[in-house]
Amino acid sequence: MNIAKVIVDVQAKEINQTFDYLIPDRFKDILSLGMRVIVPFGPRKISGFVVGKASSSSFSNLKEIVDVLDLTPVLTGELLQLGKWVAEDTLTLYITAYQAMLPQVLKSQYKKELIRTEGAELPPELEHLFAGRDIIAYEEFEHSTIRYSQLQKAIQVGSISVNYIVKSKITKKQISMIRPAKEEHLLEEAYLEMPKQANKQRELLAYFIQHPKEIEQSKLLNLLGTTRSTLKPLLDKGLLTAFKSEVYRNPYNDDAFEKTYPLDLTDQQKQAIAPIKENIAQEKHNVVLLHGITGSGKTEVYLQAIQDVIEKGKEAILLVPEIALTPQMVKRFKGRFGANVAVMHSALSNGEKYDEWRKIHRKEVKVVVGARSAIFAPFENIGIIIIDEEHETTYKQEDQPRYHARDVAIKRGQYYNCPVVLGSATPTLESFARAKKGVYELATLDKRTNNQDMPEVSIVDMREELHAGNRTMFSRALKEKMEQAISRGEQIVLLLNRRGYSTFVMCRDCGHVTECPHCDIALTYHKNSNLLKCHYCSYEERMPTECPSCTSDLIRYFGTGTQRVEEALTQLLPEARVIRMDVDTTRRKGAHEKLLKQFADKEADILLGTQMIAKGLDFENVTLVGVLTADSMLHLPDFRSSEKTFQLLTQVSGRAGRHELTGEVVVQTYTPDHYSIELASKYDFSEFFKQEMKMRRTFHYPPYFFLALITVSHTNQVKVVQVTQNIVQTLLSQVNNETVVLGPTPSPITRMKDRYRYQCMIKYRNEPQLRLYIQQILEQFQDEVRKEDLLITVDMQPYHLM
DNA sequence: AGCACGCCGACT
DNA sequence: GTCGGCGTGCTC
Repeated sequence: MNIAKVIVDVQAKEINQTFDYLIPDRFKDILSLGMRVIVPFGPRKISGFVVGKASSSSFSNLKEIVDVLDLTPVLTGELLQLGKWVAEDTLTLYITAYQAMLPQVLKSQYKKELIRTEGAELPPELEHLFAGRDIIAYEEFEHSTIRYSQLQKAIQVGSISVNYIVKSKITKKQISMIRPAKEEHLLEEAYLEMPKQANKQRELLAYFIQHPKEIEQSKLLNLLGTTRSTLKPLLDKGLLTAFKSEVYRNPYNDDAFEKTYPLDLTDQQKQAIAPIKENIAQEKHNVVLLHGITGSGKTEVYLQAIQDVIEKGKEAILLVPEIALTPQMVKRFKGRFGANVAVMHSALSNGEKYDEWRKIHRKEVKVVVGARSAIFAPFENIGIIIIDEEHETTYKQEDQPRYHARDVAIKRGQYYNCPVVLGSATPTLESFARAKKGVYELATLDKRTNNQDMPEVSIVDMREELHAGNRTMFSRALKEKMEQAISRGEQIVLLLNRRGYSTFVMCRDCGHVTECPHCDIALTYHKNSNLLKCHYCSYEERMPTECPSCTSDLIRYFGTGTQRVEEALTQLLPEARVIRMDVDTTRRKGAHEKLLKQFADKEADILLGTQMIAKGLDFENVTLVGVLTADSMLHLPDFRSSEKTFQLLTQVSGRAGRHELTGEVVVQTYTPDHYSIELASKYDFSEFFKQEMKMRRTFHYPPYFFLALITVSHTNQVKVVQVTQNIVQTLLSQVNNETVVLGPTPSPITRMKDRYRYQCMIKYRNEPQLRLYIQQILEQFQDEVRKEDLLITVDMQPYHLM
């Protein structure tokens, strides 16, 4: 077994295969599958993953592995297998799938350097560039004005050579530590001999006489209220020593979490947890759909199931939509399982993510709570995988590899013979349909743990408001209820469902709308900078003072951004204190938590925000929830828009009246009769399921049909249409007659960054060879992809049809 | 993808 | 001659 099969770090279709390399003797004992290596590849050196070993190769004159980057494999055997499956299932490159399973910092970076041969004569320009050094970065040459042929010649005659290096950007955080350098009695001696005026130094010494242990420098200085200048002389005298110690960055201070203990389960919760516990006990894979209304205590079920798994010595993965949104969830998990929990989410720095990953890799934790990518946690003895808020679209990755965490979870669950729990108050139609068919097991929680009813929802028809002369964005009913709530000292959550609407600029005289010159989309007005920005490319321009088309000065911005709602709100209820939560106010790290804490501490009456406030928040004093524009999503070109509207309304309604106080919800809409709005107001999931399934069946959408979306883009519109047409034709000739192939259809945003985008949609039920057909199509256009900058992307089971 | 090599037209 | 642009083919 002296040959390694390596997936190399080259993102190209032609390279999407293993390459064989000799394992030199010095690595023979240490090299195992799943390690990263550096290998020569053509003239350069690149990194790769060892995915197999063999004792012979069909290639003669193999090259040797140059270096091994890991002491222990970063990918387990199971993860290697899983990555291969992910790549094939989502039609991505193997290397892309493997890299997606690891923290960013383990991705290699490449550099070139130029080395001058000792004693070699260089032409004056190059001599000047080297300026006496033996090695320079290649970029230095690139940034100079020296011609490439000059360098080429020098390389040819051998006076300069090129070195290709692979850099790993691992950064381990180091902190300064201080410890006593002498025995206690010597310290005491020094203490007595200390000059009179050296009070601070004496204090420091006294500390170490009492605590003869190492301590973090920053902690020490903080404790004694002094600075490095006091420490310095003691170090110089050799009484203390400083040294560096590697630490994990701990984004959550474990001590800060109040310990929580298992709560008594309600009868319903006991019933719901029973099948999960049984699967755990019998080490059986099964998918359990936990359909529990908001406030029904799903989290406690998760916690106790995980407790079971830990007691069996196994590990647990809990996925949450985006953990930064639910600090309350982290708090609960850290409170229950303490330092046994690793937390992974996008708000962590790369270094922090790496540290959390290493805790899992080194088996220092048993539980990981994280966003989508945490599904790849390198555990080797998984006992349960839980996906909370199963319906959330963030579980589908929107760039390559376009995997769905739910599918990966089930794959891993099968491997480890452990249950996968999907929890939601509003399951996806896909999951609920499977549960009804008996593919998944269904557990239901339809009572809230506090025995409160779900809050009353009233629907307000905004058309009638308009007819009654109310032109504001707040209906009379909502205004009145807000005033009442504030006068009672209760709090309000206002949801602005902004997707679909944004603040665009329109001329009132001629109707001209300012659009992005590179994309087919209206520019969005940003008030604080007075700029018009495109949300799809980086284009921006100043807000015009007159219409570019008819020079009228009646140019106004339309739509309802959170900023405008906030302004209108302060006009309507000047005494109300408002916290606004949107992308702008939460961009800074920790801003999210801070705003929520302010609200929890009752420093504001109203929390105004976009989608991000609909999920997982739990404030005892909130009794009124207002949805300003419930139907703004309904008109998007997306077959899931009704489902998403239903989910959002249900989720946000669940924010009210979670504790002692009863809550109520006001939903403002222009389409009060739409079934998703009407049924959400009655919390009638099963009727919604029935109606929506009917739609899906009629229009051949999931869960009745699977989808695949092929998007073609190029700067030349004719070319895009031609290629898409060609793809449609090719597929039509191959698929069976039940399969629907649509296209060429312009994408909802037909032009983006000056590229036209057309798509082909495939709706199929049973098409085992479909991935193969698409692979062949991709190969067929490979030349044009490379040479003419044609772009073809494939999304199996797409969530966004953009 | 990224690189080398080689061909060819253009220019000091 | 020499420079640089581009097309081609290879990577264990």
